[in-house]
This record gives sequence, structure tokens and C-alpha cells, in this order.
Amino acid sequence: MTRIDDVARLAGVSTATVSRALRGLPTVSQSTRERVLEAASQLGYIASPSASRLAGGKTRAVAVVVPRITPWFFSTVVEAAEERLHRAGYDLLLFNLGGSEHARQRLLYTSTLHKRVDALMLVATPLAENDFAAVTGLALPGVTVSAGTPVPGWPSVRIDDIATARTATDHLLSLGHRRIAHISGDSTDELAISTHLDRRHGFQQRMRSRGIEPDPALDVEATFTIAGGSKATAELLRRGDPPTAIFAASDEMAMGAIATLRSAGLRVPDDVSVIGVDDHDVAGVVGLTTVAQPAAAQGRIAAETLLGPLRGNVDEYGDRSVVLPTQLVVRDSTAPPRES
Amino acid sequence: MTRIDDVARLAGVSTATVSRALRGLPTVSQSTRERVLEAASQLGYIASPSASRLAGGKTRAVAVVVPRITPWFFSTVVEAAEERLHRAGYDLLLFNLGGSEHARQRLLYTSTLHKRVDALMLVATPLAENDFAAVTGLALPGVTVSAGTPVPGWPSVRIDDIATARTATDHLLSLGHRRIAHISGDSTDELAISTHLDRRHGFQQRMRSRGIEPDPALDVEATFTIAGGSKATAELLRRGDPPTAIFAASDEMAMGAIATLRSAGLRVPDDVSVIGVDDHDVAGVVGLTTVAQPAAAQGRIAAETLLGPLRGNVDEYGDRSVVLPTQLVVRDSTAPPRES
DNA sequence: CTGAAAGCGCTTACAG
DNA sequence: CTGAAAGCGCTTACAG
Repeated sequence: MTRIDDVARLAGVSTATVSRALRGLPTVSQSTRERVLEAASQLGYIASPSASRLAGGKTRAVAVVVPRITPWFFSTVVEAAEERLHRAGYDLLLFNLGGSEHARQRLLYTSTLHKRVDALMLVATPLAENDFAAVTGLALPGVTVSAGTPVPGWPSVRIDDIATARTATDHLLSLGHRRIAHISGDSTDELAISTHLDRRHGFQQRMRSRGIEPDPALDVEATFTIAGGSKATAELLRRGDPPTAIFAASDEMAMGAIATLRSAGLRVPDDVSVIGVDDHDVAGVVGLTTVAQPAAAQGRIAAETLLGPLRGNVDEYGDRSVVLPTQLVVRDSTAPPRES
Repeated sequence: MTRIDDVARLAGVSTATVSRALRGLPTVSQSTRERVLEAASQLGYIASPSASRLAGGKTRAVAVVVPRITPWFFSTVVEAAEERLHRAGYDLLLFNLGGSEHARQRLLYTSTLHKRVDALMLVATPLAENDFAAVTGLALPGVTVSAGTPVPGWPSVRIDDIATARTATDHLLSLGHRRIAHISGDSTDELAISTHLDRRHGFQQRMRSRGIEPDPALDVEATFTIAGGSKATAELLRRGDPPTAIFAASDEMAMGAIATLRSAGLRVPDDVSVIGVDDHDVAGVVGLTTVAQPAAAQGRIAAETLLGPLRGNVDEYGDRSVVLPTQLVVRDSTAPPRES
């Protein structure tokens, strides 16, 4: 393996100059730089990242932490972040919590992240009061995506979950629905991220502003998955007197709801309307009405936000916190209630 | 930041002993180990990964290369690989090619991977003849997942795509279909992975074994996405005289097909049956009949395959190459043809 | 603009 | 079982 002194020897300069020339530092004369570049390419020289990291103190890597990888939102955020990060020359270390508190603890309280990355992107990752010290202790620039828990000093990239829920609720109300069920995340989870709390809040707020007190019997909690939506809907049906519409906190939940409604012999939207949040890849296929959120943009912007501090402007975050707009997309899963 | 000599001093031993004790090497006495562990925890010492990598020559990281992140198959493979790799103490560097030849070239022919990881997992990543040298030049243990291009000396983890296609075709034939269309990947792509070629091959093989010559007019190529399946189906309908059944090379393509058929006023399965491959998360919601493949198992097994060589048994790959079984899952998108 | 030298913080033979 | 010393391969002040 050729090392930096091989290049230095061939180019007739010091290793310091090779290092500077190859990294494009400005303090190298044009002719010297060319000679170094020539020598390096002739020898097929590539600097050892481990050595650079140790000597330079920078890893040129970013950790991206997600609660799951497969769901539409997370895979889309990761894909966009990967593109932006690699383009800027950073490696992406992927950490999946898998919904496991143990994994979360390990990430925060062991050596997992220590000196391994230059920055952190927490996607929908909840933090408890006493977790902040651990995160702050890393002394790394960071960004949160999709609410999660805001970290003091870090920018966040997200949508307005309350407004999003209001949009969904408005759509259902304007069609004439009054008995509207809501499928949301698990509120008893201490570490619950704000996402589903905000969505429920927006829903209830809008219902009340129209003079309708949300019926607790029509409020069910579930995980943010197809299976969660299915289970929640089954529970809803078990309670009798089904709603005329369901607002699910995510498209995956909404799809689970549709599947369960259909297998119970109910037609969508004829018997029950369903609306979700996301605009999942598959939403169009299912004909799902939803409030679309820009997932890729969130991943890309979060990555860009990190680029400033990563390049040494420790306190210069890109555009700081950003709230991206969401938009109603009407398809075939919503219609006026049967007898309105 | 506490360093190894701080720990050495507190424990009253040399840095070499600290290093050995902390890494659990056997050549350390019980009492010394305890003293070191105590000192380390008291000081909150964590070894610098960069220094360890430089001195030890191992990165304890694995690169996982995927053509895309969001599709069901890839995100599922990555999720499973991540779990297994982190559990074994390895970092996962994620590289997404994004279908870009440029990204592929950059990965293979620049410093991207050089001394950055100890092993490589190529998921459905095509290699041309002259790419092998680049991959071999890395001198890393590796594994391929889902066909892609087999790399000499590397094990592979995959399904039998030919058999899978036969299973799908058999299902359609046994329902009485004869005019069966096939939506597959783009065969003109030089770098085409074998997946869709094999699936087409299995399809045609089984058709012919039943005395049916596959109609070229019923063979359309597309990308492995919902949009691809939609477009291919639109093309199929444009050609007139639609098939009574469609075998799509993936569930995402099949979902695109269903969406397009429906918006063309055709009913599934009444007018046209549709079968896919994967058993995508959403397949159940859509009622899609499919041939299920174990994606998570492929990711997990691929990761495990790497663990042997990673731990120093350079030539000892886990179970070497593995072919996992697939299974027909009948749902509501297939039925006998209208007038059979 | 360039170089000599120190330093980044570990691990690994080697010797005992 | 343990330590002294060299070495991993760069980058960074510092000096000129």
C-alpha cells in the first residue's frame, strides 16, 4: 500500500505539502500541486481515513438514527440524507433503534457514537429528560427530523403536525362527517415523540371548533404500522356503532384500517371514509386520500443543515429550524357519509 | 478527554495491558483485568475508534451497498443487516447507488471504500466484467445479496428466481389463464442484474412446458417500481387485446399494474388477474397474490456470512452461499379468467 | 509557499 | 501474564 511519503518522495516535496495539496488547501503553489497530484495518481495513492481521522480529529462521517428503517417515511428520509451527505463527502453510519429501548440506551450510553462521527441526525427519536446530557455530552452538532424531541441548540426539520391534522379533519368535516374516529400512536409511552400527540391535538381542536366533542370511544391507539392500523380498526368495530370516517395518523395505519374495514364487509369510502398522513408510495395504488408530507425534503434539508457546522462553522447552522408545508391529496377513500 | 495512559496510570499498569484488558484478550490475569475495568469506568474512558483502527488495522465497519433504499426489498434487507451487524459490534456504512451509473463508478473507482470498512455487502448491485478487478482490489471479504452479479470467492444469498417465476406462472396457468403478460426489468441494460432475466426465463420456460409460446406483445419491460408497473401496464393496454393475467416481476410493479388496470375501468381479478413477487408489506392491504420471498432473512444471513471472515477467519465464510425458498401466497388479485 | 518535527491515541510484536 | 518501544499514516502548528 503506498503511503504519503511515497508520494512525497516521488513529487520531491514534504509529506506536509502532499497532505495540503491533496486536500485542496489554498496554501500550495499551482505547480507544486500539479506535481503532487501527478505523483499521487501515478502511485494510485489514497489517504488512509483512519490516519486522517486520528491526526485531523475529524471523521467525515455522520450518524443517522431512525426508529425503524422500512417504513416509508424513514426510508425516504434516509435515502435523501444519504444522497446529500455522500455528495458532500461524508460517510453515513446508520443506526436503527428498532423500537427497542435497549438499543436506544446503548446508542446514548455506550461508546457507540463516541468519536465515531462529526454530527448526528436524530429522526423521530425520542429523548427523555435525563437523556439530554448524554446527547450534549457528545459535543456534536446535530439536527432532529420529524419532531422527536427538540434538542436545545439543535435545529429541527419537520412539518406542522397540528396543522396537518386540522387539514385532514377539515376534509372529513367538509364532506359532512361528524362521527369521526382517530387512530393515533400510543400516548402512554413516556418517551412518546410529539408527532402523534400533535396530530391528535389538531384533530380534537378542529372537531371542537366545529362544536363536536370528540368521542373517546372513537379514539384508538396503535403503532404506526399497517398492522397497528388493522388492530385499531378491529377494536373500533368491536366497540359497535362504527364511525362514518377514520382519520389515521399515518398512511400505513390508514391502509391497515382499509384492509380491516373491507374484510369486515364494509366498503371504503361508501360505508366508511379513511384519510391518512404521508402520501406513501402506495397511497395512489390504494386510492388513499391523505395529507402529503415531504419526506425526502426533510432528509435533504436536515443533511444540509449539518453541512455548515460540519465544515467548521461550529455555530453556523444552515437555515436553522424549518417547518415544511403539507398538502391535502384527495383520492378515492373519502366521500360524504351515507345518509348525511 | 481521557486517554489510555490515564487509565494505565490509575490502574498501575502499562497501556498495552489496558488495551488487552479492555478488549477482553485472554492473556490478562483476572485481578489485573478487574483493576483496569474499574479504572476505565471510573474515568469514563472510551477508546478512540480512529486510533484503534490505525493501530489495529481493522475498522469494525461494514459497507452495505444498495441500488435504492426505499423499495420494500432493500429497506428490509438493510434493516435486518443493520440489526445483525450492530449486534456483533460493527458499524454499518450505507451506500445508495440510486440507480446512477455515476454513483456506481464512484463507489468502485474512487477512494470511497478504501480502508474504510472490513467487509462489503453488495445488494442487487450489478458489476461489469471490468469491475471485478476494482472489487477484488479492495481485498475485502464480501457477500452478494439477491443475485446482482456473483463475485468469485464471495458467497451469495438469494432466492431461486427461476423457480419463483415458475411458481407464479403455475398459479396463473392452473387457474386456466393462457394469455399471460409478463412485466419485467429492462433487459437492454448491460449491467442488468440477473433477477429479472431469471424471472422472465422461469416464466417463459413454464409457459412453453405447457405448450404455450409466450407472446412478445405481452412482454413489457419497466423499472422495478410502482410507476414502472403502471407504465408497463398502460403500454400493454395500448397494444390492444389485453391479457387475462399479468405476472409482474415484483409486488411494486404489480401494484402499479393494478392501479392502471382499475383506472382503465378493468376489474382485478374479474377482468385481469395480477400476481407479483415479494410479499411486500402492503400486499395484504391490496389483496395482492404473490410469491413471497424472505427479505429480512436474506439481510440477516448475509450479515452472518460476513462475521466469520470479519473475526479473522479470512477464509471461513459462514454457511457460504445460500438459496432461500419462496412461497405462493394467494389473495384476491387472481381468479380464473372470465370465460375459461 | 514549504518543511521538520511533534503529535493524534491506540495496538502489536518482542522480550522477559 | 506484563511492559517498553516501535509503529500505524496521517495533519498541524511553528518557523522560515
